[in-house]
Amino acid sequence: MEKRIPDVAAALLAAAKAEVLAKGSVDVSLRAIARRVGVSHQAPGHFFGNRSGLLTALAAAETKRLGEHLEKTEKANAALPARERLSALGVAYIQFATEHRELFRLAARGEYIDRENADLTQARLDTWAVLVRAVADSQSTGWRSDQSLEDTALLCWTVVHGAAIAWADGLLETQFPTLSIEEIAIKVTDAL
Amino acid sequence: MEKRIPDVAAALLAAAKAEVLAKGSVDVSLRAIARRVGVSHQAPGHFFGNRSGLLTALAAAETKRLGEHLEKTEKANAALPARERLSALGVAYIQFATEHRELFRLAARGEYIDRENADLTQARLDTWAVLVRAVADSQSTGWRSDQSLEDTALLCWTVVHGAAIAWADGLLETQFPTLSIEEIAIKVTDAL
DNA sequence: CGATCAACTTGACAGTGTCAAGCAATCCTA
DNA sequence: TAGGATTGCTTGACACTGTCAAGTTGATCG
Repeated sequence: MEKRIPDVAAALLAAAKAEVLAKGSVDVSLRAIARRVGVSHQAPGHFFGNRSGLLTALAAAETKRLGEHLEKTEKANAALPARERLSALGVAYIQFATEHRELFRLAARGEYIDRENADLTQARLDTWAVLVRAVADSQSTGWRSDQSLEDTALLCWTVVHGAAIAWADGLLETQFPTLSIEEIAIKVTDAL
Repeated sequence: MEKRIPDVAAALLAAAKAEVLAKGSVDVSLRAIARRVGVSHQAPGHFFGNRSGLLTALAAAETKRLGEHLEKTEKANAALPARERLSALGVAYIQFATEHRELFRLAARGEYIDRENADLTQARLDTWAVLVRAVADSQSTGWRSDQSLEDTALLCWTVVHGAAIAWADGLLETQFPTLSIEEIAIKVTDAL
């Protein structure tokens, strides 16, 4: 039962997540998080250096979770034709955002977090790789095969991420007050 | 030379903008803004109610500026065929984001600002209207005319906005460290 | 002339992130 | 087995923050 990572750090991370969800905003205080765990006000500082350190760790964890969610979706749809699988992947991406709105915003945004952080970068690249693989599969069946893999992946990701973050930021409500995010997800992924 | 809006309020707004640009972050303090103008620490509170009030006003102003930028682009390209004009519009949108990175993020983000604000909503709808008009023009030449105007506009906007905000949030750097935003803008707008 | 109102200021307060120092337990080394 | 270093925190202090409440000062107006 040895613990390499002290469990207080893990508890703080969990508390940070809970606090973000409870407050519905990324603007949470380290002291409130510490209070939630029942440790001193400086405990977060001790483990994560500073505010940005904690939020970056949380963002990395959520990005990783997104990547795993996408991989699971891929596996579950292994039997589907490549292009349908790709559509489902886009929907899954948007679904993740809708289920964890504030956490997705935190992970997607540059604000407050350290963009150079190695864990976060790795998590992003891993997530990205899932998409690229799916696009490659689709291209091998002829879809958009006149364009480069990178360009096509960029386009797919831009569309899907754009819809997800626009919804999370409340931008779609202004122009499409009647449309649900599920409908938008399908519209957008199909349109390609 | 009568002034309906006291010039201190305008000065505060300008100072807020300057402060965001100087700090490279939306996380600016009201007191720092007041100091910049040389008024009391509570002057921003007096005119804008609270922090969110000031930032919302700034976001609305920037959104309006974006709309005007797009309209100017449309006028400048009036001679072009509709589809080229639409592409140029997308590039102009992204260009605006790159020229005022932090301000664009502020305007695009829901964070810190009051989403219900009437000025902001109006500015967003006006900006949106420019895009819809351009898409309608393109559709009237047969482009994507099998789909509804709304759906097509949604797709265009999602792609362009997605690329802009992803760049502004530093997400593209992770996957495309070598690609400039101008190249991405062209790739993305052309891909449709 | 007196009241009202707008345009601020002043003061206070609870809360914040972070620096610096402390402290107790555990581990390494000699 | 003694003693120094390291780990895992806590405690205290500080400058700074947004916001509430209560002034103040000058113009407007009946």
